[in-house]
Amino acid sequence: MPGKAKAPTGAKARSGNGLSALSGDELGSAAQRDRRRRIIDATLTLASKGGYDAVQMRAVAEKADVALGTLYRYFPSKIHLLVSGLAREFERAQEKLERATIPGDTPSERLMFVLGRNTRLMQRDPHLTEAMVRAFMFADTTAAAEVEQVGRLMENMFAKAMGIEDPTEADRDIFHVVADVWMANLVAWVTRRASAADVANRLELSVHLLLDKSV
Amino acid sequence: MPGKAKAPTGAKARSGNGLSALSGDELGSAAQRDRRRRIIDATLTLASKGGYDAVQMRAVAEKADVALGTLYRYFPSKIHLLVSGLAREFERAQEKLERATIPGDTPSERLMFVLGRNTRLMQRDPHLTEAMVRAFMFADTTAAAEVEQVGRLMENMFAKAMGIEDPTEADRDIFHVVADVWMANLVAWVTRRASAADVANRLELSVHLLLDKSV
DNA sequence: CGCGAGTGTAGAACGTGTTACAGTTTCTTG
DNA sequence: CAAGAAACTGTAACACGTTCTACACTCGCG
Repeated sequence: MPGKAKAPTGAKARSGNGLSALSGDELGSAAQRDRRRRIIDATLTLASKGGYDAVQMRAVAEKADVALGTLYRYFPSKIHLLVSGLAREFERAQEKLERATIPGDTPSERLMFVLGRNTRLMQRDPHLTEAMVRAFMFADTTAAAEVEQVGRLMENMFAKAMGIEDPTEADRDIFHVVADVWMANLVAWVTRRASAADVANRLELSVHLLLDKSV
Repeated sequence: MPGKAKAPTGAKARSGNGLSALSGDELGSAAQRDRRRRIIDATLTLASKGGYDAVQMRAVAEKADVALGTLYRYFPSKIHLLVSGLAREFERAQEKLERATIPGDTPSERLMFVLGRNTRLMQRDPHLTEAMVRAFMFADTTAAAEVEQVGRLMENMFAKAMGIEDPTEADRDIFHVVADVWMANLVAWVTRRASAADVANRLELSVHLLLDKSV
């Protein structure tokens, strides 16, 4: 496993917005942010069309209108690329959620609502989901940071859904389990080992058991 | 995604052992069974030494002393190969378990024992675990059968651990969730996003919540 | 015994992720 | 604005999974 490839570090200190590194987005010049956006756009477009295999680095570079070497400077591997794409999708989904009120009488009902909604959203674009979810699961240590970012996004999403301000360690542990179950079910769905109904049932069961203990 | 590659179908009707296709093992002549064994041995040896990346098809073929084409006739892809390797490891672990009495006063305690034991077992060979677990998660539809076989092995293991003769649908659903959580935690451990202690804690928590409901 | 189908072998060839590099453009800084 | 650094570009090269081809071996059966 050879070489490196750092993210562009052109501008030293940007006109500081206080936020540290929310998603690796607010780094670099406008042109760089735009390149990054184009790259992820191209990635998601290709993924949506043909799944994991269709996301070919040369194709991404061409569609994003950057050189192959530049692509690798921004994203050191195909995995980084796709996991970052997943992160962006989750960010967007989260933004949408912020603007809506989540129905449900209990926290677990609201969590189920959010899970169901996002699951259906992803199932509407099977190829894209296949590409992102498989990359997420296949990620190696070099992409651990990106994977963890996605993990945090899921945590936040769950916390918001359940109306929890700042989760305790115990809360986070449960979120973690829910996230694991969710992702595992998406993997099973993506590989056609589970139907959409299976996924819904298993999520329902898991959330119920994990949150509505003494029933 | 081109070509095929069927498993060898040399001998027409084997001297029938009633069992249908327990693990794809009892097919073919003695020489063929031996080739298959050698191939998986080579795979696990290489995986143990250098993980997923070290399992290179040419290397496997050479170490197993078969031609590359033959390797592909037996296992149509690297993923099939590694997932089959995982299946064999689980079969062996299961056999060992059969011969020991599982300690624990409650079903959930016994399940935890089995989970913990196997987790530690796998953690003793990080490279091997990395190779098998990542392949398992990355598997595409073409390897769904192999993945499901591993799923069944886990189900059986859990059922045996808990002393359940033939699991109900509800039992299986729970096993499925436990398996998902287990694998997800192994993935996290393999990519160094979770420590061994993290894994143990999360398994404990999950099993507790999933099985010891009204506490 | 000799044929034919199925299996195995060796090795070339191809595709795609990744790296390397030489030259050009763009930024930063004094 | 000039010099140097950093970022980009285009392109070749390399590695490894996978496929293909041509030939050899084996074994059951007529």
